[in-house]
Amino acid sequence: MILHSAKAFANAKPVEPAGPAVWAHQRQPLAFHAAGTEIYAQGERAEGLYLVTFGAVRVYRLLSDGRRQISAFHLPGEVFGFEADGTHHFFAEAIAATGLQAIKPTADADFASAVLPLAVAGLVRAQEHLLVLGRQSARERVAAFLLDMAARQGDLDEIELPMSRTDIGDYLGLTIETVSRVFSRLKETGVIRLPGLRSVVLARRNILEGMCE
Amino acid sequence: MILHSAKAFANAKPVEPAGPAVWAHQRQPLAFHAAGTEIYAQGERAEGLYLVTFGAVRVYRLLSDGRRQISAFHLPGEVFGFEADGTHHFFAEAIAATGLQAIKPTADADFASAVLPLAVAGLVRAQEHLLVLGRQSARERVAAFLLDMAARQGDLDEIELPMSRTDIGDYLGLTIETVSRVFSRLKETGVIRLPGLRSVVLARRNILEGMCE
DNA sequence: CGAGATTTTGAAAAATTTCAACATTCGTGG
DNA sequence: CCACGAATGTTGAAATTTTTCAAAATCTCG
Repeated sequence: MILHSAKAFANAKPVEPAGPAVWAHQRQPLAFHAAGTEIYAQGERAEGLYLVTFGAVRVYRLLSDGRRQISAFHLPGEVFGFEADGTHHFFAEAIAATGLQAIKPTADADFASAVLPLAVAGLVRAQEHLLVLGRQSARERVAAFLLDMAARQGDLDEIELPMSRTDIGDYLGLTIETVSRVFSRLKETGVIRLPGLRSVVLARRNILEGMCE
Repeated sequence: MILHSAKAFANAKPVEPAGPAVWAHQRQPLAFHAAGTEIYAQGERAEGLYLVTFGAVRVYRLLSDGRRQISAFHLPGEVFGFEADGTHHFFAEAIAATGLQAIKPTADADFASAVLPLAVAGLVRAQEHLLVLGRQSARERVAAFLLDMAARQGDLDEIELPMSRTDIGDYLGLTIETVSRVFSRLKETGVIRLPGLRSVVLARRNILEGMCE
């Protein structure tokens, strides 16, 4: 597994972020994180931002009894690590073998101009996810999740889920069993197909879309 | 009612934002919004940011069948209105008679430096609220809400809720009935007192705190 | 192939919502 | 200033959704 991951790392082509090219001079060397390893922990001093070049990241928070809420997944091309007070308020872990480029903040006002749109996009995304968690049923949550993942993977009808059912549950505010049942029901009704555990075909995308208006 | 509101407006002392004084030259005249009136709507062109000087604001999203999720309340001193793509993704309304100062964005990099911390703080707040909606029980949600409102009102033990039970429900992802029942139970058990419908005394704050670790 | 981990499925339990009725509060106008 | 009516809030009981607990099935990887 380590071998496999290292190979993926060697072959990776760094992804360019969507934003302006102002990043270039702030890039650090590519860092590799094996699946399941911590990128930062809540309470740690924040060092800056991270650009995902390959793999996937989960950002989450814990309650003292172990309940976990994943606030976001980050896929290649996305930037995460925004934190207030210079302190991390969340945990971040690699879900799969993951490549990250650290982006050091500078006092530079250009830096703020470059990252503000990213921070705002993250804010809008988080607030939209509040609607899912606060007001949608289990089925609607899963539908919204699948469509979101598809949109972030080029809007193809076949998508790969880098995360486990447990991760999906902790992102959608559901138990793993409920997630599994919804997947099964969607499969039974022909809305999706499941060629593999982590592979989903959106066979009838319009029905999924109708589920989360 | 209009008269009363206008009076409040005339007497209001604009609140200074927590951030740097870079705002000063970007301030617009104070705008008044009567209770229940729209500040902006989803889909509208975003004009800039708003500083609340008095009153309170709710920012929310709707599903097509009318379900509503309030993603944030904004109290005096707070700034809201961050939007991606130059378009509003949410609705904003005055909850009570409210004073707002518009803050026009400038291409100015100083502007980005000034608002980035505010956007990041909003992002952290939204992601923390995801934990509440995704993983906490009704009682825990209400406890977290009361403590948050207290923290934002100077951490006194008596707080004023500018919003209705319906708004609280739509913020916490609960029905109004569930919110009401939790309030009643907290009152019965002596954790809070309710001198008025919109006034809450946190009689045993440590118990509330214990509810949302 | 086989052991451990992950996922699926079922049935009972728990939490929240829904529906309905009643109580209280607020603002207006007499 | 009080009374009335509408809006808001509270309470109860049944219905629904999701969770919990338990067990079986499937997948992964060495």
